[in-house]
Amino acid sequence: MSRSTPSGRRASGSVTLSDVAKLAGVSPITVSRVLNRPELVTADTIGIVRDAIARTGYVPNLLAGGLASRRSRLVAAIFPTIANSMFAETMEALADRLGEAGYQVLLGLSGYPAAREDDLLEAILSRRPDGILLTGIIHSPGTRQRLLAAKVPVVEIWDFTPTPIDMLVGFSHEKAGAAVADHLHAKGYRRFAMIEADDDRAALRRRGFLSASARRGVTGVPVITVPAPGLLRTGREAMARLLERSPLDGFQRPDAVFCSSDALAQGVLAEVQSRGMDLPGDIAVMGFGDLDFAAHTFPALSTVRIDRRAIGTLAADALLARMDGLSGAGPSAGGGVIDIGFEVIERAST
Amino acid sequence: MSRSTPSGRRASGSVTLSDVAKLAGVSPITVSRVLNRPELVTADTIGIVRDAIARTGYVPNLLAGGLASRRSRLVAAIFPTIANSMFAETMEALADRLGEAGYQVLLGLSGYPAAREDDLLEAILSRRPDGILLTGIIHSPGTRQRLLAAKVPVVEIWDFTPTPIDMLVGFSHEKAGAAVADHLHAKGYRRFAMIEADDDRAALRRRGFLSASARRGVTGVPVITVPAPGLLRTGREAMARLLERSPLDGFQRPDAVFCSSDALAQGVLAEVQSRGMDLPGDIAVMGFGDLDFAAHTFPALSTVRIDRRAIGTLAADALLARMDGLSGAGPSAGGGVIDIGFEVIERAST
DNA sequence: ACGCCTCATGATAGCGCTATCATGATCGGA
DNA sequence: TCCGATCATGATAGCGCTATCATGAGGCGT
Repeated sequence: MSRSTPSGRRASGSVTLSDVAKLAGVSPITVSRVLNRPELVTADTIGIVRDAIARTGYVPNLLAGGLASRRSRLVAAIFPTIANSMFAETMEALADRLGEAGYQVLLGLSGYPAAREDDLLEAILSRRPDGILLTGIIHSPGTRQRLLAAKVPVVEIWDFTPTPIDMLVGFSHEKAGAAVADHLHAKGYRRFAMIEADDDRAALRRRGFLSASARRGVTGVPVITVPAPGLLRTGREAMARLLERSPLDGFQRPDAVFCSSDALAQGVLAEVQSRGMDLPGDIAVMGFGDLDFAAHTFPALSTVRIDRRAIGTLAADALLARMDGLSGAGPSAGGGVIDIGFEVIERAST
Repeated sequence: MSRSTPSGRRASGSVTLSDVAKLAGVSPITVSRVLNRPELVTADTIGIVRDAIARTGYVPNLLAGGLASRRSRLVAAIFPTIANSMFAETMEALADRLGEAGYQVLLGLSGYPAAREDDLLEAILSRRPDGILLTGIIHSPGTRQRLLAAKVPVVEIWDFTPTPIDMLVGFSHEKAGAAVADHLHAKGYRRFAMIEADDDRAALRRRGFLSASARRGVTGVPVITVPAPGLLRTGREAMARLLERSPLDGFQRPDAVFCSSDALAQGVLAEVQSRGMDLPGDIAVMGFGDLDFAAHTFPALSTVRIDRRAIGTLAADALLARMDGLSGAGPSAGGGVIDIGFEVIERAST
């Protein structure tokens, strides 16, 4: 029964839309409509076609569909890493929301130094995604250019800039850092220190933290920078260094440490406890992110809450609005900027 | 200069391979070869074509390429979640290795009850991935069937079965559970308890743990099950329940608790410390996974080390061997099974 | 009963790329 | 010097689907 291969290319062997059409006794385009725009087809025909689809085990080919329709139903998401739950949850929320809407997510990991940013973007653009999500702000002007040229809806997340490429869902890291300084000051602490991971957003938080500290009269704040992403281990090591260093410098020991992530703060907790020091009596600790564990460490960790899932969900919504609104020039086109804010959470560690 | 649209479909406006060919003064197929099989083209021609590509800003269209070549250069990876670093690292290792080889990763999140497994798979198959990675064992026979029918290389990971769909990279969770029981017994503990997340693999570890315990004469082991994925919070709550329950039951308080993940164990640590109990003097704790923090908690956490990145890398290699070996019937076809094993790590908490 | 509109379905023509086979140029050995 | 082998490049024909326009059947007001 095998049909002879007509010419060059060998037959794929897999069921195609035409096979379904033949079995159902309709034209291929009708099958296509049943799958994509069923409202254009009568209920009877839909039944017949669905039946044929089930019988043949047909699985649509989105490569072909995407090529013909110029819509890939793919959204690319670029994160520096997902190995810390900071971004993982945003990614999950994004994937959930987009999944409901029939889109899938292509994951791009840029790594922290963002070295491969440009190559990665090229690889991604070659899939013709209908939308792109970027974590943080793109720096290479070439990359920015490419993105603009591709005319794809873009959301930048987790950061804030008045001049996004297109759309943005984020919050001000500088303000968050400043709010932490204000909080610590209000609680009566006067000798701050900071442990931060070496990434751009942490640097912004540092900047906000330091200038607000200075405004409150707290200066000479020691800062220890560790490689990104910040981990419990590196936080603990940094804290050990801090505690050992201070007396030698003639500094007094800090009475409050702001960590650029909850993971780092957890390390600080461990180091302080291992030395038998009292927390927050001897030293207060503040994290950032309000990861799920923050409320339940011992002692519970004061931190800054970011609604990480909301970032993903809102970013998905922003993209969907543009993608479903037909081509690029949809109604809500032209860069919405959403500030989701943050919230300082006071717990036992301060 | 705008060419008039020849017939129905409007021109895309974006640069195509033909445009590049025209500018370079060669045929389209030559441009294609420069990009995909440069060894077939002379250096001169490559130079000319590369130049034209740069000048036009051409970005290949992989939808079209994939359709024509029947290779999407896409690998789909299905995980229950990536919001705990257990899988996130495996995913990163996978993406890294595949990225080097020119493949990209489509992320599918099945959620823990694996409810949407079937829908998700359908959506994924419609992209015609060149390979599929599945976390855990597929249960629905329909899904298994579909997968077989698609004739795509498949790797299952993080689990172990003598009858994988195709290839497998994992380890025996039962043996790991048993090894923990042996370790605790060897250290002199005699009253075990277990806190486990409600997922299949944790259940296997429990089974191994309980039967090895019984072999050692430790019976009546209380088990508390919490929703997956296990978190610090749920671990802490479970431990609180355990400590409060034991006396009422007439049980003695356990002297060692095995947690099905490090995150749960961290919660146990917090709960034990918050009660001022001594660890491991009053109670020993054992985790699972050896996440980056395990070695640096206070006290450091005994656990079972799984080389999570190796799982990703080896899975990628397994897929690559099949995918690059042309079609399905490559040399290494027919299901390799790799057991990456595990290692019991003894630290201060036991 | 007629023309006009709406609606369901179909025919046609690509989307942008690559597999396959064909062609002409170059080369070396006898 | 001639012939077949080798190499670089090209012409052709789709991959499987959908946008677009066309068509015919039915509905309805007058």
